[in-house]
Amino acid sequence: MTKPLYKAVKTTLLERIRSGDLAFGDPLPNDADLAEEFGCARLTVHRAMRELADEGYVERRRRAGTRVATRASRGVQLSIARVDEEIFARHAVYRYERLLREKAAPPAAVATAFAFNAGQKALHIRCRHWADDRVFQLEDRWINIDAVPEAAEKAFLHYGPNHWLLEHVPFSEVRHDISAVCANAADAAVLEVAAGHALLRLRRMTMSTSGCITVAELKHPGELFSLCSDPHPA
Amino acid sequence: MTKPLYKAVKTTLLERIRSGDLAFGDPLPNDADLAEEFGCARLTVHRAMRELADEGYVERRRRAGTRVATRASRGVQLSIARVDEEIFARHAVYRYERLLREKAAPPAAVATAFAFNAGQKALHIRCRHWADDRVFQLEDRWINIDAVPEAAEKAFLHYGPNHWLLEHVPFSEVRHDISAVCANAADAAVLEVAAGHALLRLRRMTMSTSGCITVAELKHPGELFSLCSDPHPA
DNA sequence: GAGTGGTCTAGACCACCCG
DNA sequence: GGGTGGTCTAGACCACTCT
Repeated sequence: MTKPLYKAVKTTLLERIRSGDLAFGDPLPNDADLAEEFGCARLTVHRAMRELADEGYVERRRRAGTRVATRASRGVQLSIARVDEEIFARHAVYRYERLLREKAAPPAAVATAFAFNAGQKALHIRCRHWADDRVFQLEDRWINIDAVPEAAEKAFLHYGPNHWLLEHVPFSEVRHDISAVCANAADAAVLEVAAGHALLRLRRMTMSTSGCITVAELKHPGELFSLCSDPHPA
Repeated sequence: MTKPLYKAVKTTLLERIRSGDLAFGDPLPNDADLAEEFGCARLTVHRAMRELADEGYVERRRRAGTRVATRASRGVQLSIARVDEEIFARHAVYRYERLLREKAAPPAAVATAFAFNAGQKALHIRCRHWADDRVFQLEDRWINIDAVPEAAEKAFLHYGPNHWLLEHVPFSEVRHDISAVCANAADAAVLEVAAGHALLRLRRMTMSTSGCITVAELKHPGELFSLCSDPHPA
């Protein structure tokens, strides 16, 4: 249970940075000198430094050395759980309800993402995810059945397309877009909120090596859902 | 410009996973065998594998070996730029306007975060960030002047507290909370939108080794701002 | 040109944990 | 017990870039 040496080095350096002992832009000693100071191999220092650089604490450049980063705001890591797990974690009862299943020509934005020809059809699913007696999420999804032909046979009557896709589509790239929108009349009715109500909208585009697999628009009543950042790893 | 060997190994393995050649839960050969297959040192394979594990593609356990991860949805990496840079990137003119500066007892939630005694005062700043002639962001910030006494002398009349804090407070932990809210009458007036308008709200809490430094609530008109995920590193 | 970080090797030992 | 991943070393060479 002893701490790995590279982590100890990393922690020591991080403390020097966090304490203000080293200010923004200050140079750190080079890897070789630090290795001597800590009495370890250069690679051990290197690994600590690489992780600090990955996490945005320092900037490294050949020849120029390592400096404390000028604190450009680093990214935020959000964890987005599966909707049923999210609801379960709130000790609420999860229920899935399919509203629509059709094969249709997708709207222009989706057709472009799928690189579709005019009139080419995709699988369109609309469904609701309930937490107890509130609509927690409205899902509007298009699936590229040219890329995932097996999906065309699925009814998605008792479970959402997300479950199935996660288990059957190989690993892929996912892009998100998060924004706040006012509920239009149709969304308000389905989400059982007042028209104009603030919704948190996630748009998710899932890519595979063979192109865009699926596009989903997920809407939550604003007061029911928020995204929290993960604590940064030590 | 030749690709590092460990990256080539990583890419090769990732292709085997993405292509579906290896399905979820399937085992990969052990590091030593892969090293032989690729004709490289075990550490080189190890580094490729470690990065794949960090990115959520595989799960590694001692003795049990390495398996393709069962695709629990990985986290999302968002980059949140400084508001002036965000506006500049849109080719709009940035303008800062301070609305309020006072020393006052913060609301209960903030006082708790600051570990304040009853009646203890903090610096309170409200300001607007304009993009051309639209209010892009309303910032409502509390600064713990016990933790950052230098801040107490600043007027923040011509630039926002965020700039100054980024450059003067040592590296720290940041927590975010993102949600959608309806504009109340006061916010609507200041943001120059209709009451009830959907706002994207970011709450940011910045921690230091000495505790919570500052708490900020940032509100954007929903249609002006959205958060996009960074593409995952190759 | 020279000093820095980046990568790679061959070998070693350890910690963990499945069978 | 034994096989796996995790770490560490000493040494080497390379790529980049500042001066």
